[in-house]
Amino acid sequence: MARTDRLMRLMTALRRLPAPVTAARLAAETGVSARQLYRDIATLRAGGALIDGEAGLGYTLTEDTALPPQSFSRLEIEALMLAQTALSHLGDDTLTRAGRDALARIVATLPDAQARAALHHTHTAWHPGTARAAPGIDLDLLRTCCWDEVSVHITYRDRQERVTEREVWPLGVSYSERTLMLLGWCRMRMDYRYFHVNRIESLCAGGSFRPQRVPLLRAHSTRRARGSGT
Amino acid sequence: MARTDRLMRLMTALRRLPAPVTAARLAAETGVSARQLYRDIATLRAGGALIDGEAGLGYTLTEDTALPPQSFSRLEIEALMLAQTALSHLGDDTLTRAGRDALARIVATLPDAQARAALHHTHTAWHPGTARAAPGIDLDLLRTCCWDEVSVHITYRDRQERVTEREVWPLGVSYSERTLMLLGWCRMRMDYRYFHVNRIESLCAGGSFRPQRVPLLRAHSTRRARGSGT
DNA sequence: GTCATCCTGCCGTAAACTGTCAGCAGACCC
DNA sequence: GGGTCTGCTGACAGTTTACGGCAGGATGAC
Repeated sequence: MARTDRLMRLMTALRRLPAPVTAARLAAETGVSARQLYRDIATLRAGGALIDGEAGLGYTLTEDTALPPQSFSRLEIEALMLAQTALSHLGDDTLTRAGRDALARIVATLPDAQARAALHHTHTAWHPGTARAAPGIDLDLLRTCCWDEVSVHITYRDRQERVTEREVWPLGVSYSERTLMLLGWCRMRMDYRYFHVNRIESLCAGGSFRPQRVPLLRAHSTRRARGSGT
Repeated sequence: MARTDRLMRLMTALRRLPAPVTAARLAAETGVSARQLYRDIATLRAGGALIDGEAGLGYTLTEDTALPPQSFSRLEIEALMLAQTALSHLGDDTLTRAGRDALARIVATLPDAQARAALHHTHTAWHPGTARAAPGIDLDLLRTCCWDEVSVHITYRDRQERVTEREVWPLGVSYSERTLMLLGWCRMRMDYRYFHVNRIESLCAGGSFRPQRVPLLRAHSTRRARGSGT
């Protein structure tokens, strides 16, 4: 596994050398051609490293997401968050507090961007219930859109069986009693809406949006006392 | 980079599955042939992983206890375990698997004794429900006894209001619908019993016991296919 | 505009990876 | 001891992947 080792050395070089570093320099450092270095950079980025590359300047490693001995994927964080929410409905205060502390410690070790996202997008509410019909759409895609702050275009059939097409800024998925609910800002109604996931007939990702544009989200989710966002 | 990802999943599987794990099982888990699995194991060993392979048994991963920068208390682990169990009842397989993997990674960083206990005593079953009356006994003490494999002496009032004193080897607490249940091996009845925690009038810790002495526990918890079990 | 740099696509070669087949050795049960 | 399950290794062939070289486009600083 010379490749893995080289990627490690590349990360080390990015940390060690003063930013920005040119690709040629990094290629010489890791003993590889420039073309391959671009591929290696792409590999690291795919693995979650936040490497900023600017034309005319070079590469800058902005976050250290490489290997905290415990690194969790976004999906894993989300799973733990939701699990904790479920736990909090148990009534065992001691366990609830313990779980909350443990989770806080996990979130604390995340790189900033990830941590912020985890805090922003934990609208995965929980309501006790049992079995539930499997949704017809790609739930992973929906979750990804929540994470990436990307709007979704949905075909929705409401309770009166009227079918509409909507653009929604998704904020989170709510696991309620017998159905999954999507909480989002509906651009058609210009208001917050809950959508029954089972009533979403089709789903596709749209462009990105800024959650700051959704007025109540920040106050609701992070409870910051600041006046201006971020 | 399918290979690196597969090696990661192999590590996760080694942490998650109860030791020892056969190569065939790991091969199925990582979606690879048995021969290749042996090669992957060799790769992990070359990378420093301490994987013990015994003929006729399977593989056992002994974690490097040198670096737990994330240390969790027993209570926190238990909370996360229970939370994960609750999560698994949601029906979202992707999230469930993610939570399971994250939890396996957390457990992996624990010192050996703690990790073993965590794996053995995760009988904290979950059944959906809502509010519940607070128990009259020290729930923390009960949980501690489960962790430490210490027997408990209880004064129990059964459904016919008969009061008995029992020695119980506690295996776990089950959070069921409206009451807490203690699953344990009752030395008086020489059998597994569920005890309503609300019906336990007093509780004190006794001596230690070996869970191996409880015949069905291992078969139940590890689900071995060997002849004598189940 | 010029330059430096990031970034991507294509192609041919070499290396690495993987599955199949075969065999040996140790642990456990009867 | 025999039978069975399992870890472990070697050899071979097919496939995939990594890699370097080249060309070209895009972006920002000067």
